[in-house]
Amino acid sequence: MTTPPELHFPVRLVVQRTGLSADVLRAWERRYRAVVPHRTAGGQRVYSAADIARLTTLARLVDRGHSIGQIAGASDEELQRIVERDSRITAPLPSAPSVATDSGDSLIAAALDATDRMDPEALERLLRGAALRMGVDDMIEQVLAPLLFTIGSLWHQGVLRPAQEHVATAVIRGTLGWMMELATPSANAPCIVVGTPAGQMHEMGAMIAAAVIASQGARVLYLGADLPATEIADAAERSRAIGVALSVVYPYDDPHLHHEIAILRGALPPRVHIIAGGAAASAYPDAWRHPNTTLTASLDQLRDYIRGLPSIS
Amino acid sequence: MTTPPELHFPVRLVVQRTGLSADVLRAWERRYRAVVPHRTAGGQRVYSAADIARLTTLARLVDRGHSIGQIAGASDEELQRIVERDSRITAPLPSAPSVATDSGDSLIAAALDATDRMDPEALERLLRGAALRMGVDDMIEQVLAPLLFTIGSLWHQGVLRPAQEHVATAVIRGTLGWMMELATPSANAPCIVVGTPAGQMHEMGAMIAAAVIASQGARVLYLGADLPATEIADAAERSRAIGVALSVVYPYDDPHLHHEIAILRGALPPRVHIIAGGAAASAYPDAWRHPNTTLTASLDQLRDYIRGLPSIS
DNA sequence: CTAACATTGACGTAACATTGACAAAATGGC
DNA sequence: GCCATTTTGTCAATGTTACGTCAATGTTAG
Repeated sequence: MTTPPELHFPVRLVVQRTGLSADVLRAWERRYRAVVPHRTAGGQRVYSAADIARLTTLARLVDRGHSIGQIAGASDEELQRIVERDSRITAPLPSAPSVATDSGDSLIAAALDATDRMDPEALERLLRGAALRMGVDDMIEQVLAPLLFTIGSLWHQGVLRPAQEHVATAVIRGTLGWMMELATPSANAPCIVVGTPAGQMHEMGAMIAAAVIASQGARVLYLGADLPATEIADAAERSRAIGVALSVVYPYDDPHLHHEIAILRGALPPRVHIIAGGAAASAYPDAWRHPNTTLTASLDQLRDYIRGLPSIS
Repeated sequence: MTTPPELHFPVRLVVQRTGLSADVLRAWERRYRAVVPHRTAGGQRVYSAADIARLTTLARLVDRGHSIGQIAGASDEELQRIVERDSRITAPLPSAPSVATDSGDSLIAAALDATDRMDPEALERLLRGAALRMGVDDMIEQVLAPLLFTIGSLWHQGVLRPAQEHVATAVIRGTLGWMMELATPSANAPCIVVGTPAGQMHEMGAMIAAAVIASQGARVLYLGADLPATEIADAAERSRAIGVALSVVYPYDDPHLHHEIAILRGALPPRVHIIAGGAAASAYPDAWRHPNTTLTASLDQLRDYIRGLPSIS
């Protein structure tokens, strides 16, 4: 690419971005020369963009079970080959083993505080930092989902003002989009359509599902909320999707939903999976009684289901 | 690029525009020659608009974790590249930039094609590339706004399927958020609240306004759609905003809107500006007949108005 | 004359580097 | 399955660097 030295990144940025601790960074350099950053006149490390890319790849591979000693010496091309070789269904993002102590509650409290102060920047920093530190999956499960729930109930109780709820929602929506970008869709990854069926106006559940699915390495075609079955089916066909994920949050008693799902099931090829989830999904047990149609009761189940899909045929 | 050509800015203006202290300004100049302003006959510093732009960029990067010593020497283009590359996570996959279309109509055509093919990645690449190449302002005006309009009318005509419109909307929304991040200023830039009043459900106009305003260097508190006047006022107070920008797109005849605006005007301090815009805003001429309340008929006008605001007082 | 600005030199602190060591986990031979 | 060995993340102690801030003193602008 470019030979002119575009070296710019201090350690703290590399830490923030790779999810690796500064100690690990130095250890990998000292013991395996995984990367050899330049130094300032004073001796401080200055990483290049290529260094960060390499470290990110290494971190992901280590996360997936490779040992750093084995892969640290590999060339960039070799690394790329390794990544592609064992990414039939890809594994999650770089993530340090999330420390149980700092997880969850304190972060949620801080997020609620930022929401209360109407400080979108702080909230965004918090959420993105958490995602990088504990991994997208854990972050969604332990922070984002409970946070959304809490915001929702505080809003119903009138403790949170509508404007605060709006700001928080906008930030969370942006963060979810960012997390979907984070996931690198491998070249020929399977595609999954995500959205909510007609009548379902709540979008957040679908966005969360999209992020979870993307973090598993699948390509996601995100449709948003409130689409008729024929539209969803058409989108799935055009994108040659192998699955359709539907979020059903509210209401619990839409008489049309069964019909919508039946139409969708009929319009889709039998091989295309339908995966339902969301708070209200279990209120429609009959809707999911079709071949190749599944109700997932938790994000964990959703993730497992996605992992179990045959990659490509 | 429409910057006032050769204006001279004294230190105190630079301080409040960049959020950097005078000490830092001088230190950066002395130690790294980050900028080298002209001097008056007596030796006092006189900064150019370009100097301020450069300092703002540097401040933003430092705010994000870069070391001033490493980036202070970079050329303007190099800085821009860092900002750009910095915004997306450094992913290992290079992915060729491919389509190098010229500005304007061909871009819109390509975007519509991507929408038709339901290829969100391509659409996103197109839009972001355009923003980087032609600048956020021009891109919004020449590509995004007409594109949204076209998509809207194609959708009404039934040429575009709802699913396609949804996908395009999701991508455009994400791109607008990304552009706002690109521009996010640091520190104590003036804050402007953006949203739509109660009854106005269309969010896109507000997002466009938010991006335009952010690209002028203001901080934006984005509230989203459909908020009562009291909420907007409260948000403005908490964030100590100097202005409130409202998008009014549809409907053209909401009897409550006048009242809402009157309430908002009454609840806000007189010094806080109200700036209205959007396709339907001119349908409510009386609503904007208040002191310090303005109707802008185009994005250009909006931009000019924002530029004319007193930074901080 | 006063407030704002310039210059020089210095200081304090948070972030970073280095070395050495330790313990948990993985590995491997039996 | 058990024990020896290697691997690897983390930490503590100690020294260094980067950089924002400040004080003292002189100068300019209005």
